[in-house]
Amino acid sequence: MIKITFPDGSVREYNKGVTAMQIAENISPALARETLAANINGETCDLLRPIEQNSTVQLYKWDDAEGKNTFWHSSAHLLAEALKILYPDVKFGIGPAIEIGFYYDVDPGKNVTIKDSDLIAIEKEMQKLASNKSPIKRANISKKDALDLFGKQNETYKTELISELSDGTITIYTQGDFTDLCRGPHLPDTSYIKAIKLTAVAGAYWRGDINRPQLTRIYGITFPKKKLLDDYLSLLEEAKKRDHRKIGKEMELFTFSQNVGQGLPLWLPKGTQLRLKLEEFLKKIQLQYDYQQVITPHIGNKNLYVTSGHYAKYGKDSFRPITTPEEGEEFLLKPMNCPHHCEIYKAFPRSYKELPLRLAEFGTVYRYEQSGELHGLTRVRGFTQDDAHIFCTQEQVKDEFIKVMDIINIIFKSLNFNEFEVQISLRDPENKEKYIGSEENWNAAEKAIIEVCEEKNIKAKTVLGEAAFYGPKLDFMVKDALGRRWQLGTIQVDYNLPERFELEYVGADNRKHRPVMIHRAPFGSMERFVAVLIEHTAGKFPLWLAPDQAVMIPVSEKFNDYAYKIAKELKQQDVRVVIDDRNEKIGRKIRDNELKKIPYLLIVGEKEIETNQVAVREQGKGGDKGSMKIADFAELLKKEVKKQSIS
RNA sequence: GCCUGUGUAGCUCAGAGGUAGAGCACUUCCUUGGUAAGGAAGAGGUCCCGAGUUCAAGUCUCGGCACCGGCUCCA
Repeated sequence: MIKITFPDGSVREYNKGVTAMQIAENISPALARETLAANINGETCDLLRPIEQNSTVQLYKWDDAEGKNTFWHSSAHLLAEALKILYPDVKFGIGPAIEIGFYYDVDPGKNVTIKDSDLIAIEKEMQKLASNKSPIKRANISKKDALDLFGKQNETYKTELISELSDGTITIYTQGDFTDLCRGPHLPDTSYIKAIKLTAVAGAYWRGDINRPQLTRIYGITFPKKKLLDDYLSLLEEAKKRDHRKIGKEMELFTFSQNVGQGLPLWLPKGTQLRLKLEEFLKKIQLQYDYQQVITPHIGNKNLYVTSGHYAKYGKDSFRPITTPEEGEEFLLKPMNCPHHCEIYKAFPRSYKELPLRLAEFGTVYRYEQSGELHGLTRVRGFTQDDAHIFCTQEQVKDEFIKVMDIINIIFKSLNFNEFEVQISLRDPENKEKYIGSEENWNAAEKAIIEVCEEKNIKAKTVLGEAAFYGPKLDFMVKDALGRRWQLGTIQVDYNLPERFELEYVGADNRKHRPVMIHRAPFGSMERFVAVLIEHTAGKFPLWLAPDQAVMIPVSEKFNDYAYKIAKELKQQDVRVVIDDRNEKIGRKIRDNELKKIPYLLIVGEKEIETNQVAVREQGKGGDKGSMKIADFAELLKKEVKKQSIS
């Protein structure tokens, strides 16, 4: 007999060799039906793995991440099994579970392509195979046998993977006639998979390497119940309605034009209104934190970027230099603001008494992003960073860093961005040649960031290889409607550009010292921030940001004049109001999504004219605030705005 | 840049080698006082661009551009 300890601390005895499946059955048949995988002594395992000694066991169901992960991993195998039947020459890459669903990378064979339209047939085959209830069996196998097995099937991608594994650690899983190299764990059999949806095909480079063959990646998602799939699909539909590209068009916030160029957004009046409000908001905060605004030109001499190192790093893949009538003279559209700000620093001899020197600019920059990377407002070729560079002494770094984090906190809080992730982006230790600057500088910078995060008790994920080429970063990531992560705020500690630009200050010791530079952008870029803001609010902006704060509806034509008179008064009181005077179509325009996103609805009719008032409703909240004087309404808005925008 | 897919009215989309379609929106008229009301009439198109095949191309072929979903990239 062996002792099995459960997460709640209870202990039960079982025969040696018992499986997690049997344990679940022993507890309750209902539990056994729902259990998908198990944690045995800290390792996630198949339910059918025999347990030979005293162990701690936790059972995973659909609601556990590990349960879903196992479920989707087995689904990827099911997809592979189906592909093998439908495309006999198929070769397999890898097929993992992902955050939502799974994919499999495959090489469908010479002159064969798998298209969107083929997915339904593959789904059907998967359905059929799932209902076969094939057991999914695990086996240990020697490296030699594994190479033989997959070599015989000409699975060149698999043999490449195997050759990198060490002997004795290799396991394979078999279901029906299909065997795959895999660490597991997996479901006991295929019948658990009840609802299947293949969502997309895409190209993906083998092992993420652009120089290697491009495989076909098939994405899918599966569920243990049909209803869960339906729920998921309707959730997706809802998410699509929040797409900032769709709302941006509906609300007339921004647009693109082929004539202007790919990835170059045109801000429409209402979008500009919104953006300017955000900029004012940040400027106000920055004023409190002793920032100084500066303005620099949109181009800079090529030499500026040779000095900064940007030219060597990105010159080839940028917008081409601008030439002038002067022989050999070249300018670049500015891809970042730091070099310009370095030159401002250098304009005068600096004393330690001036530090920290905080230079801020809403700086518009241009980067030639690959065409396939462009995405609405989140990834564009011309955008405005809410940039600032802080020049300070080594001793001030931590303090300044914390102050920047405070600013980001204020912003995220004011806008209800509660679900963000913090990421420490460091060098890739394998590829140090990708970065400029000395080992000591990098170590100092990385240490500073890590220490601040520890001190401020911030749960940050450390990611290697995500640093900027001149320094490590602390990035604030937020998800969009479809769960894609976007970097918004960023703070970067930089010891390198000050060196390249030979920045100096005179210390209290009357000697020259090198300042440290902190790059920071709390919004990241106005474009991306507005995009994510749109998706978070679904276009229902807080009152202080809303391009239109109130829509006024005269109930019939004879009240139009009154409405316009009142609107004029309201505008004088800084209330952004639009009039919908198509009286006879009253209920019609109100239905428009665009109008529904305006926070307040004002109605004027006979009663209001008599009393010189407006009837006020709060949209979406069903709140009828009754009639009030115009001045009172303006006052109410002002109070609300103040409440919402803190600072 | 690479791999699917898409491009038709302001919007959402159907259609298809021989006269260009629907719903919503828009204009006019009738009906209608308060968070998606009904009726009648009307206006609105370079079917993304270019070339080719054809008696005939919006439809087929090729090339380009843009957009979508991914990959790679992201100072």
